[in-house]
Amino acid sequence: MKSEPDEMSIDAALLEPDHTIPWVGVRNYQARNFMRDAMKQGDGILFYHSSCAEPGIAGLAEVASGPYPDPTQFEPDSKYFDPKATPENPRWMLVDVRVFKKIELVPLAQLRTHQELVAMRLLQRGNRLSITPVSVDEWRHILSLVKTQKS
DNA sequence: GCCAACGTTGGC
DNA sequence: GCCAACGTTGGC
Repeated sequence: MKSEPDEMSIDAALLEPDHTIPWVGVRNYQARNFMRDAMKQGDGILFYHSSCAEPGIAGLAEVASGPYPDPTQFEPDSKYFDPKATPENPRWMLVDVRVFKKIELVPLAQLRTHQELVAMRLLQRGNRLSITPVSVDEWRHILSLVKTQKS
């Protein structure tokens, strides 16, 4: 899951109660559908910093709730306000994300050097989706990179 | 700031 | 339903 650190960084998330944040602001149907339909409580998440000096994976997290309506869609003063959404007919759903580990940044440039990750959706040419699936093999490979870095 | 790539909008 | 125009994302 991508987050712009100016909006919500791994450090900011760790300051929240229970290290948990509602993943507000997604306004793309594919990304919404992943949260609404595919992600289950307890699923692992790679917390990715995007649109910043050094993009990359900054932490490990997990899905900490089932899907529920993004409250910001109903808030007229929010930049995420959606006039077509109503509490009776919400358009945008989200999940809570609980960060359980900050890691030494695994930079995007490094991810791109790994043959094991060439098929990773995040790394595909032209990918702009802020939420993309990670295969079990990709997950394991990335976790092994984290360990290597820490030693 | 540039720009490739993709998503959304809206006229027809 | 098509598709041109426009807006957004996000690495560089």
